[in-house]
Amino acid sequence: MCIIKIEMTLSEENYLKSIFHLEKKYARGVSTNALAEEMETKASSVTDMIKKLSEKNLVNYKKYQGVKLSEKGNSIAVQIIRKHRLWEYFLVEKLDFNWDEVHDIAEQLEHIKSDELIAKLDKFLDYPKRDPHGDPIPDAEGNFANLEKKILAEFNEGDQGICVGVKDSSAAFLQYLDRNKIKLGKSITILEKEQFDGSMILKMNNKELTISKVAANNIYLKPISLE
Amino acid sequence: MCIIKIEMTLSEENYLKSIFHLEKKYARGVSTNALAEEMETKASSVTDMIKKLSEKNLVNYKKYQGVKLSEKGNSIAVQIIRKHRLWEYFLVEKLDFNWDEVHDIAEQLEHIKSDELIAKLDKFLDYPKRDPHGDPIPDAEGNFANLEKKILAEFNEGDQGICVGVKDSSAAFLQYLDRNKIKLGKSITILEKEQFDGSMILKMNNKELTISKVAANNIYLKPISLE
DNA sequence: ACAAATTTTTAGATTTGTCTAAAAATAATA
DNA sequence: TATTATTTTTAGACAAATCTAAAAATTTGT
Repeated sequence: MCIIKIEMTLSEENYLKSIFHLEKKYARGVSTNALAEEMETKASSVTDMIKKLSEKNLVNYKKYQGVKLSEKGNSIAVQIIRKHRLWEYFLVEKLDFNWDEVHDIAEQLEHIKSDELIAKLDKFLDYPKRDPHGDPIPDAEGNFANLEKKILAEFNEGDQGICVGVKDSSAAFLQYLDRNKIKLGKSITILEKEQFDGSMILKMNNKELTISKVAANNIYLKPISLE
Repeated sequence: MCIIKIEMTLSEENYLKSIFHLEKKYARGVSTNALAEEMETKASSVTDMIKKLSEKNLVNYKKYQGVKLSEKGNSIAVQIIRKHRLWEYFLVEKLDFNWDEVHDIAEQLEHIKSDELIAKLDKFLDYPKRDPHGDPIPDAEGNFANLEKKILAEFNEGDQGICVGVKDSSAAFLQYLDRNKIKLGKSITILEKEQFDGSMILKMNNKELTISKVAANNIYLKPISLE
């Protein structure tokens, strides 16, 4: 357990967060170019920053081999993600923002430094487990609740589930979901699955709704066993 | 009315805010040294920054003559103060912080950039008029409500008033007030005023309480006319 | 009003995070 | 495997915000 507080600049925090997210895709090390693209900067800048993070022992780095977060770096990244998602929840549930509007503001709020603030915010919000896009909010110790979810496109005809999250959090997709009245918590039954293009006919709110494979690939459901 | 958004760095915003506060004390121009002390930096750094702000037309500056905020600079400073005080109110009223704990966190939150956020926060808090220290919160147009208040030390025996604010917002003083149960909204009657040292005997909560002149010089009351 | 003290500004250096351009290492391909 | 293409790193430069030390302007005191 790490009690020592490390001084982190805004830029360092953003790098750790990006590495955290990219590690899911590149488990054996995040490449300089991938990071540069994610951070919208140049590869040379990434190399510089990685060296700095490496000297602070926040990442493991060998030249030309990509980076991985160290244990310390991982736990800092998780705390930033915790802050981001708690603030998103606050913005939607308390301030009445739409779920497609909160990302940029949370991106700023996640860098506010105060453990007490986050502890009290968490309590005020009554310890939410998921952010407005269905992503899990890690607890103060950095543990993610293990929330069962499966991509809608992988369900079969007759299956049923509850909408618990989205994979794509872009404003365009979230607004598409709004227009089609798809919200977290909604119960969905798969009526038909078109083999030709992967589109699906769903039952939701006692109405039928057709969605494309692209959309179905970006919605998470928690399966309901029908017995 | 200024609609154009100006890109402001964190440092620039802090300078504008400090100049705003010092202008009350130095109405004919804030000196480089005074600003350096307030900002905890060196005079030479202040000169550099003032030049930058001057080029952006946020302050009026002539060499060796001190600075004043321009209209534009003033309105930006007021918006930062609005944000600071709204966040302080949020921290105390919603997150349950004490009034001596909120300054540093609000100092960070005041720099979050989003007009929509502040509008929604203001609404969520139900448009508060004063922050937890009794200081007025300017509205979205930058207008301060004209709230009547007088320093407690200037009251006379027999006068009565309601505690509406403090001049010194240091944690030490605020905790002293907490220990003596002095809170905003409390009704206070001046029983005796000691000529020798300026200390006062007050009636509050139907109890008597003696406070020093130093303390009385840092408490604001709204006078109640007794008819 | 003139010398001394103070304040303010300039000049040059430093740190952080970024950039471009070129060199070095690695990966891909014929 | 030799050559080409790609990726990554180095080297050197730049802007922002700060600093120290020294010069310039202003204010003060007699």
